[in-house]
Amino acid sequence: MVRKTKEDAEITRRHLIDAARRVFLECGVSRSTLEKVASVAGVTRGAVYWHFKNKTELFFAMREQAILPFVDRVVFDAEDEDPLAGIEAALREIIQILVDQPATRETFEIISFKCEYVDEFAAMMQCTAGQLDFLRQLGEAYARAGQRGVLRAGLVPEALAYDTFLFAGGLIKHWLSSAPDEHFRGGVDAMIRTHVALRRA
Amino acid sequence: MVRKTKEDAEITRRHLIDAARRVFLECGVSRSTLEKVASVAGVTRGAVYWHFKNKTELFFAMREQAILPFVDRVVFDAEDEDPLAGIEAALREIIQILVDQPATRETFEIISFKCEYVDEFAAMMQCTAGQLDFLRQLGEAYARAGQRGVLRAGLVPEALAYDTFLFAGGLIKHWLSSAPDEHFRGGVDAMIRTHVALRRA
DNA sequence: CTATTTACATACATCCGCGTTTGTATAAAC
DNA sequence: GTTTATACAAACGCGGATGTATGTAAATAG
Repeated sequence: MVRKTKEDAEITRRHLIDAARRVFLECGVSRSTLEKVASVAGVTRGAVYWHFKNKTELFFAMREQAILPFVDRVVFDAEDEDPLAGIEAALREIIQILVDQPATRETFEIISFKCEYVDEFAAMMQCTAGQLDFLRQLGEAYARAGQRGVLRAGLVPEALAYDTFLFAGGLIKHWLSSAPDEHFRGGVDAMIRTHVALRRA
Repeated sequence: MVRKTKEDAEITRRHLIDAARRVFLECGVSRSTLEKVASVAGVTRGAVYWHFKNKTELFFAMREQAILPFVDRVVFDAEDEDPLAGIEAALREIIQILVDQPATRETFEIISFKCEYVDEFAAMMQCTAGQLDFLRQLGEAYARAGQRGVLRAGLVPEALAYDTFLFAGGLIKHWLSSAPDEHFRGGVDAMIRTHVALRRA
């Protein structure tokens, strides 16, 4: 019994991506072998090469799935009467995604720490469209905050946006690299509050 | 003529570390072969294995050299009458080190983007003693700023320190990944000023 | 019901990088 | 002036990962 139905094949494909995530996380992308991925998925390398051209394509297939939750869940409401609260909520939501979506969290950990940005992966170093969009939305939210008068005087929305952007990136990175029971994770909420409070009038 | 004098050997060792940095930066640590490193250094793999146990040891030898400039140049003056200005200066100094010490900059780029944190490299994920020290010094500087009354009211030094710590990390990372002529690099000074200004009374 | 395609498993050939070993000319020790 | 240790170069053997080629049983198309 080798040949499977179309749905079975799709399941195999997902199993392969799941297995790849596990192996990448443990061994790093470079040291991960397609043999390991296949065996974790309960198949052979033949299945891998059937569904994907090579390890690179498998990696990007895995990566794509992790981006979706963010565009869905991290949104800014332009009608919000307190844009700063919206920013604060967005920051908390980012961390929350990492909390309740282990696959996304693991993929981010791989992208952040278990992958070398050379050759085929070099392009990943630049900000993604999603990141740039997040940066832009931060700027717009800060601009609205300024108009509504909840912002401290004399602050440039763009500079604030970048500051928060870097803060968010650092937050994610340190949250990922910290142990679940570590002191850092408990303090995240307070850090987010402090960060936003600094901007309030 | 094979056997060299002790000084010659030391020169070879440095050449190897320089070559390793170049190759690591171009190929990533995993894809870097000791053959490439050796040939760039103008020697053979024999020389590499004479001076270093393996690629890992060569990597850490390279890494160690990049940490020194920071402990030397990023200092906080406890007697400073404006600790916030001291923090601002420290942040600027960090970027300045990257500007005028290409080797340090390249090593940081390798550590940030061209290296997978698994197995022997997994320990690197945690904050180094130097980083923790930087974090601590930030906290103390903010505490002094509070005592001198230059800090905004109601701010906790520790939270501020962490915010600045994440900011600095993000700043370095984005500075490294940005092109020399990119808009981002020109805006760094303003971003540092904004970041610190947010905390001023 | 037959033909063909699918979804893999299996087998094969190749190359690459690593660690080790051996060789060797010279510097340093005595 | 020997002897020994040094600082490499050159050669060896090895496993491991990759990509491809082939085999094959079942699903699907006609």
